[in-house]
Amino acid sequence: MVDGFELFTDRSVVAMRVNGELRDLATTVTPTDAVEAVTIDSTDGLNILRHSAAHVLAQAVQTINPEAKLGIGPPVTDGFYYDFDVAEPFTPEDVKALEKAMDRIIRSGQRFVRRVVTDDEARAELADEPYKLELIGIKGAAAQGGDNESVEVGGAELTIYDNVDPKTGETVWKDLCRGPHLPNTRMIGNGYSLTRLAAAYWRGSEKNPQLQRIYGTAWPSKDELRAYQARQEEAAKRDHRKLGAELDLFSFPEEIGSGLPVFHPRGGIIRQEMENYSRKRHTEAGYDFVYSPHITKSNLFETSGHLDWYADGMFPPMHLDEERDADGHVTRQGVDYYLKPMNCPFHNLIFRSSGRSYRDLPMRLFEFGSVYRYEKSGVVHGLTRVRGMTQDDAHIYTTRENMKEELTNTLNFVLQLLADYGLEDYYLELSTKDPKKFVGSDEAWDEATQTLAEVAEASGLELVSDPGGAAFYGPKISVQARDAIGRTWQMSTIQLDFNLPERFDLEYTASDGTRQRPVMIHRALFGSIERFFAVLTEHYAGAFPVWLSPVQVVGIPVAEQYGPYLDEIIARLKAAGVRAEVDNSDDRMQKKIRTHTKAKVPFQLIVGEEDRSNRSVSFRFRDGTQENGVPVDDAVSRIVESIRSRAQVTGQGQI
RNA sequence: GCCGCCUUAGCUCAGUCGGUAGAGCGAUUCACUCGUAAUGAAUAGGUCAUCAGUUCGAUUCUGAUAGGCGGCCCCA
Repeated sequence: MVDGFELFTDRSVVAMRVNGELRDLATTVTPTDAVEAVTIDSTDGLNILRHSAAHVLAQAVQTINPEAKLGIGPPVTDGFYYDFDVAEPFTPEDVKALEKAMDRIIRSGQRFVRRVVTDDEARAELADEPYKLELIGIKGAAAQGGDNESVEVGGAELTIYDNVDPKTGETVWKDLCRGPHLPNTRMIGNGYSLTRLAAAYWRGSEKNPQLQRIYGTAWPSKDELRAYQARQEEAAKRDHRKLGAELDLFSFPEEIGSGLPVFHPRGGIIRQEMENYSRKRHTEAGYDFVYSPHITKSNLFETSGHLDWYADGMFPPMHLDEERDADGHVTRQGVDYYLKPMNCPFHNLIFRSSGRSYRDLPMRLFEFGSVYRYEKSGVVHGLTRVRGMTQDDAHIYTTRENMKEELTNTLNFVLQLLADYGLEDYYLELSTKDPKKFVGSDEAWDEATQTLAEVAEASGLELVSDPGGAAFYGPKISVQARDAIGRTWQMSTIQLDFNLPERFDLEYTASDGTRQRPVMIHRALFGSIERFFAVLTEHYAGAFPVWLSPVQVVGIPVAEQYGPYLDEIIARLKAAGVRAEVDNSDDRMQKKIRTHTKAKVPFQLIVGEEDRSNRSVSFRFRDGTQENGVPVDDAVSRIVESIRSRAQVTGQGQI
């Protein structure tokens, strides 16, 4: 019988896996157990470090405010949090005091000591911790799920971790916890930092009380903490909201309203290029283009069911055409008009506008449809969460027999197009049936889900399952992209729908003359153009591929006298459809280079006496590299080709 | 919607312990014409987010509203 301290003398080992289960190093093992070291820099090790840091934070909070009640405190990506019920929310000053208190705890080298307790013992010890008592009550359920509560009570047995002062042997603090933990607090060292304050609903429901959450980050060393902080700063620089202002792409005038963007000329070019390419590809893929109005009478959304399920997400109605007499009695019934939150009901009416035959199917109706959603004020966020947006929305009506083929083609089409826009950092999510909330037959669901899964797997992309996450009318595949600071946003979706065709009584005549119900596929590729724009901006950090760049070429004369020669070259580029201009301002050449480098223009063409006399130009690229003395014809054709091929060009040698 | 924080020139930010404000960048004008990331000078530009309250006096203190930021809930 030995314990982990004897097995692993390397100080980077913070825990171990015994027969696959994570354990404290203090656990004793037998020779027949399979034991592996868990080092502090592994995924498990970092989680343990961060979880232990969360405990130290909680101890610090209760040291300063013994009245604070504990919520939960799990590790999360890059850090941890702990929730507290306190009378007054924490302030930034509190955070400083807490970090000091944490430093003291860390330096004192308290040991984390695991102790198994019965439910009754735990209840007695934690009588003053109402939230912990609640967790004890649900531990069976929590053990099943992978949610954050399982960090506290997820194990087979209930355990309390005592924080023991190494000098006195006294237990100075304790918390209900599954563990494992670091051997002692000293290992947290100085690689941690408290990062932000927030409120969070207890157990994630807005029906529950709101607790105060403190977020922190923790790393094995100060250097790694600094590296993390530097990464965060770098990420903040590519935030689309910042770049949108710096590059003059879009803004959110307060006069218009929250979540309602305007695109400026430069942003307009990017958007127009995105849309134009999308149109071209959709035309090639057999889509028909349709248009529908932004408002409609309420009965359309009664038919679709939106007013039953989605009224909260819609702007309130405009009540029109009501007339009253002098006494205030209604003499003419009014009508409610709504801004549309979705395009599908309109497309259904287009489908239904004439009798359809199986020969018409699949019918693919596409629209850049602007929709308006009354998003809660706290969730509006740059271009990624807005109240007015344009979807690249299409609805495909097809037969049950062709459903599989159509889904396959659609997903491949979506993935191909994402690649054309240069997007790589995303994963797929497959949302499957919620057994308590669905319509349609099990076979149809199974078939659709199976098809989506097969196509998704064939793509070779990371596939995350989202059990029970489907809409009630059908399973969904979505593309989740990450933004600059690691948040994920849903973009493309492909959704199967057996419900709306029913509600709208959509039919087609089959080859045998019977009337059949079509299947409907909802799909969007950008999701919303605004969100996709944001993700692209962050993906490229504002340095867009040439075809999307608002200004593709700027000519910079070394001195005024070379302006006319450059004007000539730029005129040729413009004639070839290139967005090019000459900087004939009074600035010095170096200043011009700086200006256009900051604007992230892909090609600067610099010309002085040498180039003029040789009929050449000199390229300067965004990364500062250069290629001098390029013959003009060559330069023009290379620039045109980089646009045609949708190339990303940041440095020399890429065109 | 909830919790906390924030809002000063086009942008980034100083500042006023209550007596109506400054810088850099940007813009405009003038001079300079220079081979790979900032030439110099001058000028213009602000109801200190909005509306109330307290006060002799509010950009500053209080409250409400709007907008923003970070989370939570939500994202059909």
